[in-house]
Amino acid sequence: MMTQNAYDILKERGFVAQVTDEDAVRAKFATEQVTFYIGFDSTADSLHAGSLVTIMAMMHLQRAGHRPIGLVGGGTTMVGDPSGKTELRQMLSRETIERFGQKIHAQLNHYLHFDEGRAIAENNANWLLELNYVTFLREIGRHFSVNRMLAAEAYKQRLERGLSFIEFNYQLLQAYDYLELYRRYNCTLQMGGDDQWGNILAGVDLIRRIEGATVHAITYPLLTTAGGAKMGKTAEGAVWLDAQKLSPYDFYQYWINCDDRDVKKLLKIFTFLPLDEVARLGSLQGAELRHAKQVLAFEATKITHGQAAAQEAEAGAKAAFAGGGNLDSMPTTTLPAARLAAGIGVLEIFAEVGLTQSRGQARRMLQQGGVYVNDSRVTQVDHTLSPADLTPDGIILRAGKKKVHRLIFSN
RNA sequence: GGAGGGUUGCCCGAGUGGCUAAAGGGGGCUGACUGUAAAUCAGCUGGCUACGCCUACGGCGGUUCGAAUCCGUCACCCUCCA
Repeated sequence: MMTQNAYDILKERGFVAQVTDEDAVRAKFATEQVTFYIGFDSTADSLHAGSLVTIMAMMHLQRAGHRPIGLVGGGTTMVGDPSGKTELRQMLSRETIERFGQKIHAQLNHYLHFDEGRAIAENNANWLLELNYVTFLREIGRHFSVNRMLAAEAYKQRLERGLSFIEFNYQLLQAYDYLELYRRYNCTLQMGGDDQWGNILAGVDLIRRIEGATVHAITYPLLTTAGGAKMGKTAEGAVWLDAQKLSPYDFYQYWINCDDRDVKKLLKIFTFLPLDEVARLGSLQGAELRHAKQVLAFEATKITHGQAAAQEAEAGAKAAFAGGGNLDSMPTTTLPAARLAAGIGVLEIFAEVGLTQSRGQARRMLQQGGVYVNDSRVTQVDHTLSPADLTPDGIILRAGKKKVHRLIFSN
């Protein structure tokens, strides 16, 4: 079987926004094992769906035999990247950054094989935190043109609203990272989101000036939904990859609720399905597309949370929306039977299990007709659940059309 | 260091002594229509032991019967000057 060039895999699947030199990159992948790096900010204790694009790209390249470096930004996060941002990010303490970094490395371990030197975990705190300022300025800083930096699109907003010197230095640090990884591991490719293009190129230039070597860069497009919102964000917050922060059930729901117009793009990027299969699924029309979304949600959940969790999330979704399926997979709360005997206020229980954020919200929703118990609409604010509501499957609560929760009762 | 401007609800943004839980927009939620989609239309969008109470307009303190609105002070941000 012919092995496809790794670059073409990325390109076909929609991972490439910009690249330094397409032919050179393709040739490199064809002739050698390429060591490449992607940096992750340590700004939270989990990665989210946005970082998943990057991770998928890394997985593709590792499968093709190349060597990824998962670089955690323990040093750069101390500074904060202003690229494409409107405001200074909140400063995090060194301890917090350190803790986040460990979590992120642990998460990457989920997706990449670090055994037998097939991947490298690094943290730029290892070299950035001990830098000597004046030495750094003389050796690295002199290669940077402030004129050119100021002209960069990434800073445009910040030049209008204010940009502090600390953030202005970010690009130098990221460029230095690339140099350092080039020296330590012969890393010759950096990938990142398209907003990182300027920072990445700064590194490419730096290596050319100092080492006289040509290294490369690929950026992936910043995904937005067809509706124009950033991918990986919901009103409730980020779509976390950590099951503790976002359950596999909700993770699955995120994907299945995507816009019709995005299905094909998402299948290419967030699953490993062969492209002809993607094409087939993506060409489905109307309600048929739901099948494609099920595949998308299942595959994406499988990659992040594993086969078992994906099956469970799918079964739960079927139970909640299609009838049948497995009720045990629905979000469930167990309560003592005595409480049911005493009567449970419907507003109270909705808020308690998290279907609504407060009783006030539950009340509003009920008044608007969005509160259901066992699939029948509740219209009385003072309605209480009693043993009469108990079915063999417990009691099914539903808030609006999409959120369900099951109550079961013990002795 | 000097002068001026600013900090309002999830976000943007009105409001400059009581009628303000705070206009308008965005976002979100619910309902109708549907396919757990989009678009459209309608309603809702601080909390609670709910015809009342509590919390809220950067922090703290003050003036006043009464303040998001006035005064003082602290913090942060922006603009111009150095």
